[in-house]
Amino acid sequence: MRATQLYAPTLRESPAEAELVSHKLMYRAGLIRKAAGGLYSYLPLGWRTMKKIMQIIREEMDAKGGQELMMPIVQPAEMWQESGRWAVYGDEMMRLKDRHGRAFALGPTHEEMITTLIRDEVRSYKQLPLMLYQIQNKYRDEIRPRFGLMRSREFVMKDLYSFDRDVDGMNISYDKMYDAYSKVFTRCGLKFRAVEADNGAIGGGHSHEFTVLAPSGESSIAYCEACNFAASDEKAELKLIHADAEELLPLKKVSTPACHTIELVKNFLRVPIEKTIKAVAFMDDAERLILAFVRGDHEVNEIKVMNCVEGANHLYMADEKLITAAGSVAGFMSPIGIDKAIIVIDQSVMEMSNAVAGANEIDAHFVNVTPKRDFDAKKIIVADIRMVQVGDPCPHCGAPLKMTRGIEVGQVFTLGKKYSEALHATFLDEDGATKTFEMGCYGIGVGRTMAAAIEQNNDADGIIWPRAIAPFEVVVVPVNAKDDTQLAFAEKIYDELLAAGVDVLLDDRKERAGVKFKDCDLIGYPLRVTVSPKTLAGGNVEIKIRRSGEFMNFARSECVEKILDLLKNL
RNA sequence: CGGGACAUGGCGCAGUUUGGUAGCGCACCUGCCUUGGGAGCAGGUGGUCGCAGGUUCAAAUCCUGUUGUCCCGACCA
Repeated sequence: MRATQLYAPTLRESPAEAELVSHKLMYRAGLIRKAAGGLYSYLPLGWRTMKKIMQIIREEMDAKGGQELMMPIVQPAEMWQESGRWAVYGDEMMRLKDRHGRAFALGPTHEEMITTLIRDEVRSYKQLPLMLYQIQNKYRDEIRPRFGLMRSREFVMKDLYSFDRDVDGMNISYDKMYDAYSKVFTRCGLKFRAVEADNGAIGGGHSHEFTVLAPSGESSIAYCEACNFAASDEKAELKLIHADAEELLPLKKVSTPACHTIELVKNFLRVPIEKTIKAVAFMDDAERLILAFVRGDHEVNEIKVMNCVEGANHLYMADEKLITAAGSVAGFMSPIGIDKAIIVIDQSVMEMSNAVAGANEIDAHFVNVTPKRDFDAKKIIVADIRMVQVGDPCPHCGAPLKMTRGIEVGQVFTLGKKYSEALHATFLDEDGATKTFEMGCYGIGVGRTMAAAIEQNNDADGIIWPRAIAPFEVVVVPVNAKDDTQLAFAEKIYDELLAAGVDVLLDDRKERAGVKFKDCDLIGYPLRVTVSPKTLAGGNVEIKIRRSGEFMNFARSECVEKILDLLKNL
């Protein structure tokens, strides 16, 4: 490819709306352009990288027995109604009607589609296991699209679905995918961690998120350096630490005027924050009030709360009215003496004694609260419902946990029979019995992977592509393309590199050297080959390694070989 | 949807307070010149100032409405 024919509009400045380095650089380097909020065009350079990532994914999926297919983006409402998700998915699903008024959705994911496809075609255990995947646009009408490709409304995703006879088979498929994902992200040159994750709305059994480590990431993960435990902050389980017994004092109501936050209460009553119990009020779709109680210095984990309340699919912050109706007061909520609510107590709260909690009336708190004595244990749910914090003991080995931020680029799930049951997808097993498929699903955000790669590989001058996903591996730059000797020399090297199988760009633009160098650094080609009067005179070429900034000179005769060598380590 | 900000040429911005009919840098086009780190000179193209309505002799500027965008919270690849 020649730069004079390449559509790669680079910018000196980034649009004011771009916040993240990766977003700015993708814009400036001419990889993407925005069409509307959360909707982007991939320009040739960006698409080259996307295609390279997709190719790596294909190779790794195929290596595990995956088969690529392609399903429709436009999906009929019926299959979503059948699985029950037409109602559950909510506003995030882009819906449309055809000319006859029939309802459709733009696929946010394809469990329904693939399951209905399979149930009609796969009848025998002999056809199993099956792993089918596609790489395709997905549509999610995000509440807040942001950070460029990190969270967009239309995005390219690889989604693979596995179908197995039984749970053992499903777990084998899961392990294969886990391994394939590790290989994909390693090949893309990313530093990542596979972390235990919550299954979220998709439901099912166990799950891992593949998280690229980056301070700008939206997800937070907890990990242990002593063992190999790592989990998303939503998922991370907490070990229960038993407290030492103390002498129990009698429960007493005290006046706490205007102390509606934990901070005010603790200062007013002069108690350490660990001796307070705070409440967070949620409601679900059925408008049931759910009160979650944790220690004052802890944070409530909404997902954990949701998971332990039967029938709750979504949680919202509770209406003040709902709290009043249940006989309590926001700011002074208490598990003592309230029955019109679902009470969820963090396990660590049950270990407390002589603590401070609300009194369900304005300007009053209880002191000397001892949950085991004062709470009616039959009416409450006790569970691990708090957010992990730095220093909490590792659930596996007990060592203090550390936390870091990351970008979730892929996730693997076991679904079990969730969809196959709902959609009646069955097969005949060896023993002649009708059985329901055990499924798994596995997604990779391709654009997000590209963005994450930039987030992890950049400097003040621009992107530093890992070789495997660089839009071009090498750029050949004649310093002055108007000089025929230089251009001819550069073209020769370009041809030889092409012949050697290198993905190479010839920057034959008649721009000044500075302009071309700036563009090279901005776009981030791993290697630059410079041809100039200086190098011509010496009969050699100059190589610049983008990542290290190192310059080196090689004799013309050996330069192709040297470039091939250098590329191996980039 | 709640809170905050913004909307002026492809990009970045000034002008709005105090109405007088749009400007700067970059990019783009032409010519000269220059060619190892976003050069210089000269000339040029492009915007009815998000949209709609109102006030006024006159609106980018004031008023009302509306749409879009970005940032902070609930979603997820």
